[in-house]
Amino acid sequence: MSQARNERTLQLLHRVVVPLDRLLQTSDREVGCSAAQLSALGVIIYLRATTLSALAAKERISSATASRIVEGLVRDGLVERTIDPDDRRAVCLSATEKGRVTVKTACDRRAEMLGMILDDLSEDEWAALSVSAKALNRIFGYDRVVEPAAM
Amino acid sequence: MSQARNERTLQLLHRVVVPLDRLLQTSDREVGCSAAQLSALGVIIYLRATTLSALAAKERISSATASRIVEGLVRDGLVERTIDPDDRRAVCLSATEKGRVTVKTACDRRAEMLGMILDDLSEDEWAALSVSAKALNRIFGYDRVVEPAAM
DNA sequence: CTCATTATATAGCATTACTAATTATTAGCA
DNA sequence: TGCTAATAATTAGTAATGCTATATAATGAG
Repeated sequence: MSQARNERTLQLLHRVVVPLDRLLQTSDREVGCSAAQLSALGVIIYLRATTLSALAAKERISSATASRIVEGLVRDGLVERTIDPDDRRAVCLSATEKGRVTVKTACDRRAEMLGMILDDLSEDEWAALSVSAKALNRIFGYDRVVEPAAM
Repeated sequence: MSQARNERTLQLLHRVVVPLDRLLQTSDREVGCSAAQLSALGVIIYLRATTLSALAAKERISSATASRIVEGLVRDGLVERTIDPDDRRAVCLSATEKGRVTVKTACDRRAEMLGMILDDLSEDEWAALSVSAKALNRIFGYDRVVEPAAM
């Protein structure tokens, strides 16, 4: 019954993903951190991804790509990469203090940027966006996350 | 008053943009068209971007990047690029029939992919997502668009 | 007619995505 | 034990996309 409505919603939704992504990439660049790096850092911090495989799985990227993104994060001092003593094939990933600060800064900047773009939303639209954002966070496993503000 | 609620919504929203983008990139790859190409093609078709400058502006990318994306679209036979006789510096961009079919296919595949991921949304969440998607389309200028289904 | 502006294209750089191949380590099993 | 398969990560090679800076060509202003 509401199948057709949902179909239309999906068509409307997918169309705004790329513009949103580009907007956030611009924001991230100002913070000196790419969108991919920031996302990975977020997964390491909020989703407790401690190994490269876990990061790759949660980010839906290949382990090769994950490896290179982590390489950049380590180079920039945002992540520490140590060998797991229990399984010397694996690495232990953990965010540095600088990494945590960077994520916090980048998230705030992203929110600010989004806020500017979404300035003329109505009350109803904000309410709908709140429900939608929560649902999407649940879908992507971000529903059990410590908030950035509470870091 | 609802400032704090909006702030939290923004934090939740920005976090799902990258995962959504990656999901759609996977979908697009199956259709043989990158997300950037598909987005550009959509802007050419739906937002009537007829020049490179217009495309770059609407996509919020540099004209250099727009030029290269169009180069790929032309190479793949999805877009025709001709010189504007009235201003021989400018190009006229128009989608080919193949381009229109590709966009249609890719959009359907994207919607399908999104639909799978969003399978367990509640009725209320679908309703909220519908309102949100419409609002975001308006924000990004997609509110006066002929629907893909009506192409 | 000259000079600044505009529209695109090109070159060079970094990042990010992929697959395939490599290295190192661990685990299974005879 | 000792060989082999599986697993974790990295490296190499390719392609696309983003940028800035620069070049080329055409237009417009004076």
